Amino acid sequence: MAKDRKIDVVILGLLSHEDLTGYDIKKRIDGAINFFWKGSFGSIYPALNAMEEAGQIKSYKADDPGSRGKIFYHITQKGINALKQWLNEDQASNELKYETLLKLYFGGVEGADTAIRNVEVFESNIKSELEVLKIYEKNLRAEQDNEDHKFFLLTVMFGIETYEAYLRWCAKAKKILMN
Amino acid sequence: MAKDRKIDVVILGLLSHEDLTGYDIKKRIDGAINFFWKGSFGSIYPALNAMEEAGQIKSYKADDPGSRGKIFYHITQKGINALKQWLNEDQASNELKYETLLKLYFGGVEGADTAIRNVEVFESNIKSELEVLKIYEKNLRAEQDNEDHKFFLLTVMFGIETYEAYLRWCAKAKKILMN
DNA sequence: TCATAATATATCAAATTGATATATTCAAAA
DNA sequence: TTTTGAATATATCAATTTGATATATTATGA
Repeated sequence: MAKDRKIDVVILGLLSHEDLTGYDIKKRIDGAINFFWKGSFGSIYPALNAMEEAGQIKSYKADDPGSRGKIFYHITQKGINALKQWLNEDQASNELKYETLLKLYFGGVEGADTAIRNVEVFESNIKSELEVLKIYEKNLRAEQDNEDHKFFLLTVMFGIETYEAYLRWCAKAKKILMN
Repeated sequence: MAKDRKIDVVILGLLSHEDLTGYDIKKRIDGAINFFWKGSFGSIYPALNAMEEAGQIKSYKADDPGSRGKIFYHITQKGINALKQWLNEDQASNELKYETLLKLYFGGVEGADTAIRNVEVFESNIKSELEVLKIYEKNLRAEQDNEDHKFFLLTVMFGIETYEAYLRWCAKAKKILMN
């Protein structure tokens, strides 16, 4: 068997703050949590059906006119319990796949120039993503009122700390590759 | 369609250094590249068959007695070309899933104590993995003779740089969570 | 001799991705 | 006013990957 559906806890976590549609959930995932987690419609919609079947969430149709078949989901007590249980488990997987490092590891096949190019591509992407994270950070430090503000800020701080480490490494790597 | 089989380039990269069996490939993946890439038998064996079909690798049976049905794979020119082409493409995916950050992001549901516990679990795991990386680094700095030594060292340096950033963040996070 | 760990290949259900299909609503340009 | 394109919204599919399990052989050590 494959591992448990991890998308479930993402959905439960988001629904613990507000009722959302599947499309809303996708947008939330693509927003502030995008740099440490991803999710696709192909996993979200089937999970929503399975979780409603399991009684962790409850669907309802939007009744305001002109909202087509919009389906909102609300978390149940059972869902809240499942979310809390997961939060209290020590196990956490943290699966990382850096294609950039894979290219560097096998860099000997092509040589230093190609490797430098790959480091530069990575560096350029990280620089622009770091700017986005710094804007998030600024906004979070401004609105201290939000109850969950502290938790959101911590994840953004994680991103900034690691992205800055990436950039330091890029500089070192280029230096070594240029001899 | 799902994205291209990424396991292919891992296999090609490893076979560009030496002929290996599927089992050997799994051991290599579980070794020095484990902290930035993973792979399972369930993806390796089917990929080996598909790649031989595509002419990128060539299998042969070990003929020494007592080696059971051991099947070695050798990279072909076609395989080397595919590997080089991939190395020269700017696109690189770097997919990260930090369950630890997910728990922290939704930490408001349980509160600071649980969040601190989750940070501590992460911190403890990273500390022991960092020690392993430092041993790798020490070994790599000793054997300067290996042609690919520089490329291997760069990936390990990446690991050390980021893991140390993780630990700095853990300290900050615990401080913030304790108020 | 016997047990068990390591080696070795293979397959499967479940989870996930990335793409595609379909349809509606909204905003802006023609 | 119409139309065109972007955003919204749900759903499904093939391909990839994981993690587990099945099966069998060889090596090691008690």
